[in-house]
Amino acid sequence: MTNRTFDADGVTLEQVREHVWEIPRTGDMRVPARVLASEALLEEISDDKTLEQLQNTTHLPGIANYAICMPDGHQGYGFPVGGVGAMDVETGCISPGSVGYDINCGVRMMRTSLTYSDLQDREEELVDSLFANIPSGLGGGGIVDGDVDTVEEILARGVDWALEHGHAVEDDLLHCEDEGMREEADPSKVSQKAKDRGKNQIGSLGSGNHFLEVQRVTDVFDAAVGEAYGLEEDQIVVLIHCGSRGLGHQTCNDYLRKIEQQHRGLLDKLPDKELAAAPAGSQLAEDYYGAMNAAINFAWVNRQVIMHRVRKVFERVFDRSWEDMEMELLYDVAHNIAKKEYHEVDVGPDGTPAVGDEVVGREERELYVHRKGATRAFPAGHPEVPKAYRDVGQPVIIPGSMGAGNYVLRGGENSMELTFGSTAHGAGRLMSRTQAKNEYWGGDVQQQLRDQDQIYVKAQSGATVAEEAPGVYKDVDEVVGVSDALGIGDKVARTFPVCNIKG
DNA sequence: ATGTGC
Repeated sequence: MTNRTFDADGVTLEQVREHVWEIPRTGDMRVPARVLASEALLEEISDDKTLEQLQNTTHLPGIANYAICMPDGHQGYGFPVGGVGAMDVETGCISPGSVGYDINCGVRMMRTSLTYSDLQDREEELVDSLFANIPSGLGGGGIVDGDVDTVEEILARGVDWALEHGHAVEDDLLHCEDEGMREEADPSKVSQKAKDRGKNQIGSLGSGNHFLEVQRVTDVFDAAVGEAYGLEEDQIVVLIHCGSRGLGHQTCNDYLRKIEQQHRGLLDKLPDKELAAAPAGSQLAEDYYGAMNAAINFAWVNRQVIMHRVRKVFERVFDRSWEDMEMELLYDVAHNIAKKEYHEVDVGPDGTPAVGDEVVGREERELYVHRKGATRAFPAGHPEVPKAYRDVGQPVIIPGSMGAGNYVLRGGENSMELTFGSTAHGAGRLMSRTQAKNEYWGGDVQQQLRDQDQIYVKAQSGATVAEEAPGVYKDVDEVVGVSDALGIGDKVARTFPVCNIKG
């Protein structure tokens, strides 16, 4: 039996098995590339430069096993959004473009004890109140009006800073990756310019695909895991999607420029200068890792401060205490990060990552796991899964479009073997922002969501609504179906929007 | 994503 193939523009993928497609090594590719997708999604993925970019990433030094594109993949800056690349910490590299401009863009979900009926006929009031109290849109203005010293502390301490300043409770830290603080953060490696941009953006959503959404749980697919996550049908939850704002953007930019200047030799060997990478062990690799971890802490504080403000908004609207409404953080996931983690990789005679004929065995290696538009999805039993969820696997939160709904998954049994413990991060764009604005008119999109689905959307800019219209996204059910079928992230629950605010 | 650019 011959395997099926898929011909895209300039590249042929071979099907390894259902939902697993491989671009074999040719030329200077260090490893093969894999796309995890149904044929329909692969068709969409092959529409833009995603596959070419994915192939390019296999040229990065020290990349292990294979470069991976998730079912929601689309083109990004150098490295595809929906991409995972794991590079050896001793012999590989770290690459800002493979983390993304929005360092620690991510999602958190907060539970409540409210049900959909508690909200009905209150939607307008709630969406207005959220919009009035949660800063959004481009530019400055956050919930906390900080100075550079505040930013320094946030960069070093993450959510611990929020706890000290009344924007968090102890329990919030226990339900966040790394308890909301990367120890390896080095605020001194974040530029003054980045800190200046961050100081008036503490607690702000930003623009683009960032949003805050009140949702109702429509389905619980796995009763036991649903119970462990505290989710049941008809329950109201709140989803917050945002990142590190101008601070992270500036940090990414700063290091891209430094790498271009200081590591020209490596850059000239790469097929795309947007993949600029600092060689493992170099001063710049260490500096970027310290700065990136600091920006990660900033983004966690950003989501934390927003979430805590949402509690206060609900208190005013429903005239009950947030504790009484059981507004507890379910989990916070980062989907634009690099992290040092240990994974089993194919190694050559010198013990470093290898492929093909050079492979002599499999060993645990420490890797910079780059997840850009990809979510960590560690399975049950993994020591890095917080205690509350260790028996069932870590929660994975997958936002769909504002008209389609969202998923909660749990890290699957096969994720460590197949994807360095990762799965998708969302529905994934189908078309560019420019194209979206030609196809849709914000006001019409808003009206339709309101009339057809009782979804209340409020935005700073109509253009943003057009850019984020449901039709510009892939089918989130299809994306999640692939994750579930591969056993990298299993379906637990589905939610549907009620109120949505955005930039 | 982004005080919407290389």
